[in-house]
Amino acid sequence: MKFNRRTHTCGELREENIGEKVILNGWVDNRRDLGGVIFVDLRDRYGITQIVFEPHYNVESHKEGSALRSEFVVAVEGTVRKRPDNTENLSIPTGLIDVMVDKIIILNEAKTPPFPIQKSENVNEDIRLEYRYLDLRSEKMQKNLIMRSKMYNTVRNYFNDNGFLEIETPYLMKSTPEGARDFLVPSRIHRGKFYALPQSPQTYKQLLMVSGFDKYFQIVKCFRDEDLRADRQPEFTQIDIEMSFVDQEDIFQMVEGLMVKLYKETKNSEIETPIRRMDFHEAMEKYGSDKPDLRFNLEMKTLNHVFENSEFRVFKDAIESKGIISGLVAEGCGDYTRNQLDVITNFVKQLGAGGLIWMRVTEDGLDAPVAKFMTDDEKQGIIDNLGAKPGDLLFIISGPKMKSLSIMGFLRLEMAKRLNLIKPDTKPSLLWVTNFPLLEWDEDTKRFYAMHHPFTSPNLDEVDKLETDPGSVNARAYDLVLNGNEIAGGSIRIHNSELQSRMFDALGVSKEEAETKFGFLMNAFKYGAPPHGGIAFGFDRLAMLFAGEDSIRDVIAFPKTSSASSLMDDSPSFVDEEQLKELFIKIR
RNA sequence: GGGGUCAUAGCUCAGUUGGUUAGAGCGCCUGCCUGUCACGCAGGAGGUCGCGAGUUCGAGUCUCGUUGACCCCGCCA
Repeated sequence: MKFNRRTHTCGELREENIGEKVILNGWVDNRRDLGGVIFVDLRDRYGITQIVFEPHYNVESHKEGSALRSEFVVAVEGTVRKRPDNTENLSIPTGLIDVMVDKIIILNEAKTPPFPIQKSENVNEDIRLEYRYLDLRSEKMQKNLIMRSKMYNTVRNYFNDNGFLEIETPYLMKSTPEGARDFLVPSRIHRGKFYALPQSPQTYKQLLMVSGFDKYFQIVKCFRDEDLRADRQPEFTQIDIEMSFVDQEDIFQMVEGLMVKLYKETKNSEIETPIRRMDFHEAMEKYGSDKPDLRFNLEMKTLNHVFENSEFRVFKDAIESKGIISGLVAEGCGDYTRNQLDVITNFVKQLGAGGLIWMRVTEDGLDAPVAKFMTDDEKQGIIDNLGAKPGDLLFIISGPKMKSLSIMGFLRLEMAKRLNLIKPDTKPSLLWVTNFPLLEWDEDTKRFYAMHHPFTSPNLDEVDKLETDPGSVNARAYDLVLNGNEIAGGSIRIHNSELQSRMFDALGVSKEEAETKFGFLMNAFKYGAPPHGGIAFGFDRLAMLFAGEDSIRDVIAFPKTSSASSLMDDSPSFVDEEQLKELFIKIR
């Protein structure tokens, strides 16, 4: 087949090209056959150009034009002509011209697509995923992936300009016990042994610091075998960053510079720096989340001091067990019906709350089922502390501190939705959350786990409590939050093998286990490890937010479904017995 | 592991209290049509109502199970 290489793309031709002979290659987006004249929208990723088949202009091509169907791939030779008066299409950039077809070659025919390409976003996602290669032809997906590509470019340029090195790290590595479930890869050469795919290149980038590559970054795939969400895939992309001889401030400054550049180059908008910061503990108390959405206020208030001497059982228990009593005002919601309140109560109960106390604020005080258990002072205390006024609705949740705050945080988001507090034109809200707890107690296994990861440095003035009161130690760890989404997280690391040992002790990891699992890192730290720290971005989430999408699947070319399968190539799949045999694996 | 929403034509959906032959728009096919850009007009084809049981004289509709998609909780250092 003769191949006529294009002289222009389908988004390129303008009035100044009028009179030129051109060749276009592309897909038939739409065909409008008026009998005497045929219009075809020819599409490629650059745009759409209208090509015209007219018998007076060329009988032969007009005949061939009527055979065209949606998604045929063609090469068109023709002449650019100004569109006749009043037939311009101002909604597309090429809308002032036509290409009059001299010759058309069908490079490939196409079956009728299972769904219309142009409107694929209205099609059920399972069909889009089954025919992903068609879905990706849609304007939306092309736009998203083009934007994503631009973002890679911005990131690489930024770090390059700042003297960083991009260094690849292994995808086949050692399985580590902490953190997410590993994807395992069986070894053929080493019978019974397994590699793991990296949850992140964490240990490698720290070793690169030991090696003296003081500014490292990588755009890298990571793998976690955990359940999926709209913003979580089993394989995802990080912008991984690590720096030596730095403190938290240096990391913040470097990352803020990146965010400024990303906003400028992908959204053509400015953001304010320095980015606001908030202590983890404040974030939990005021917003019930370690990734608060600050596009709206709706602040929670701790009411423990109001009920110091309360006889109300629920509050008394909360205070005695060092729990929390947290309140929230839903402005103007005093007219919520009993039924609406039941729905909300059910909402918090499903999140694990023991119950929800609600109160209507009236001119006379508080109207609520539990009002009889409270003194007048307490009632006034609630109103004063929450700043409530008649017509408002109040919620109170009490119980174990972190759990109750977190549930109230979900209720805060729910009420924001109900009250429509996030307007489409709301400015993006960036926030550093700092000073995370170093450790997290797990009731099931009765031990501490690292909240970030086991290489995170404790605050230096709190190191002494590592043995006496480990739960109270905070970390030099930080997250970057955008509109209530965690988009990056990092920490200053431990660079001293002695402190690392104490950390493993606090985690209840034995000397032997630490040696087996992380010996290589601990050893490396004995040979002159510089102080270092870093951060990693969830690149897919960032792209999702920049694209204004609700799911990272819309910024990933070939994503998995929420049950971690690929509908297009039907993975995962069974493999031949021979393959298993070679790997010494037997399915139980 | 748990909770929720959904599944009817190629696509998006409607389908009453369980009742005759399951509909619409778009798409597709055929014909007509020289300025359309959601072209228009006329005609036509197209259905295992996700799958499997059950209740019933009768099930797209009710019950149970199951599969799949999506959202959330747990989980995600």
